[in-house]
Amino acid sequence: MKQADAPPPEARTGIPRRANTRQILAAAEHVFGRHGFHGASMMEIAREAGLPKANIHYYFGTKEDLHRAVLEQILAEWLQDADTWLHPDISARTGFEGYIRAKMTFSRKRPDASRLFAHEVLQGAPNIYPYLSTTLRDHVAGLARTFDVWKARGEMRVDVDAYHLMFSLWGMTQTYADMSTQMCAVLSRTTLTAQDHDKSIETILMLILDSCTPVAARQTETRS
Amino acid sequence: MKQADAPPPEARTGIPRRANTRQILAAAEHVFGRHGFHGASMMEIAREAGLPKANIHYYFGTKEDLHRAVLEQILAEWLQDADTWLHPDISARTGFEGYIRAKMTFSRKRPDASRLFAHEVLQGAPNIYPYLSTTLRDHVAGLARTFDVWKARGEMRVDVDAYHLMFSLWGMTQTYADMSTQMCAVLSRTTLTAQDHDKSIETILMLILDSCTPVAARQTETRS
DNA sequence: GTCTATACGCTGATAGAC
DNA sequence: GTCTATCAGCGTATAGAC
Repeated sequence: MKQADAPPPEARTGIPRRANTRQILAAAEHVFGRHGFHGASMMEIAREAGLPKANIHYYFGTKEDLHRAVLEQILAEWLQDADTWLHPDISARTGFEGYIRAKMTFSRKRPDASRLFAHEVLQGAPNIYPYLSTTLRDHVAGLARTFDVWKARGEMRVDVDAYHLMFSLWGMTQTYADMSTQMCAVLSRTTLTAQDHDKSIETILMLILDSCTPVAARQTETRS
Repeated sequence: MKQADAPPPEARTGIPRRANTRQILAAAEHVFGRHGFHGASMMEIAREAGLPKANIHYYFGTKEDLHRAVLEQILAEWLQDADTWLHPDISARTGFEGYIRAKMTFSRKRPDASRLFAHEVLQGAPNIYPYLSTTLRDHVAGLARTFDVWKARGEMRVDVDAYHLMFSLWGMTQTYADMSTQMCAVLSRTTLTAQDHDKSIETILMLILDSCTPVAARQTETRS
């Protein structure tokens, strides 16, 4: 249902539309991510998309409409990582590790998406609060049930609050996209290296697995 | 050197200045924190400070100057928490616990300050990058030395990277100010309760202490 | 020192030619 | 469908009266 790219003749109505909207969405994610909603200008988005400014308004009505469109696209792929890994069918250790690696990969590959979301929530989520209080809310409730299964199986500590654990996981992983400028300054780098990313994943895995996983399930790495 | 408040007659030059500048800085922290630099308007700051718009420009030249002033004030108190608690004179467990509680208290009491900082770093820290790459950089290097002492004393796991541990600590604690809107939506609250904050501190303490602290130092709470 | 009135630039949005 | 030219409103900053 979603064939993309390849700019054919405009024989059939609305075919080049797809290519243009994708370019606009990509440019918008980049510009909104870097400057936030108010700091971004439609002209800069148009320039980056290689289109005249008026076309943006033709495809997506207002600036707010475009912003919402980008956000919804991001949030859709956002939840998939959790559904894949935080699932009762796999073990707690494997699940946590897979989820953390997926979130860290997302932070590295698409930092602008993470920053765009951060900007939105920082301002009180004016555009996506309804989504957060319904879809995301139910989603996290589902994750809590997964944790209950893991706890019942003895794969996870029983006295861990599901919601606050998720908040900490989000905070730790997304900070590597949102606050990367600060990290570069502290580490005296112009950009985070592959080694930095490996170390960051290693650290977060240690924090989560060594505290949320019962002692019985981990013996190999207590080298201190 | 820093006597404040009390609006006396303008017999001596520049006395009411103090009261006004403090009001302006407080209003600016609030407005910048809620809307970010570009989203904030000088008119709103003036209204909240109870002063005409032109006075703001009289005291602090441009909008950027005011923004920088607020940021520097925040960053000054920012580092004190770490200096107090992450210090070789006290034990690792007490130090981590004190630091986490201090950061979480700051996130609860002055969320606008945390959000203002987040907005700035999200945009690439255009105003405070020099500060981050000098003062903050050296500061974190000092914390790493504290951790080395704790490791040598056997109070902390030796295979924990100091920098990434700090990044995770910042991410977990500041997310409770920056992303509080998202948490309220997920938890179905209009505002985070005292119980929520207690649980958040408890969760973070567990994550840090149970993974960074050697097994010998903790026996009482392994109830799973 | 304080405040009102205003100038100027920037940006979102649209009308209308092609 | 596509793009150029233009409008209208907002927001920073300042000039100048008090």
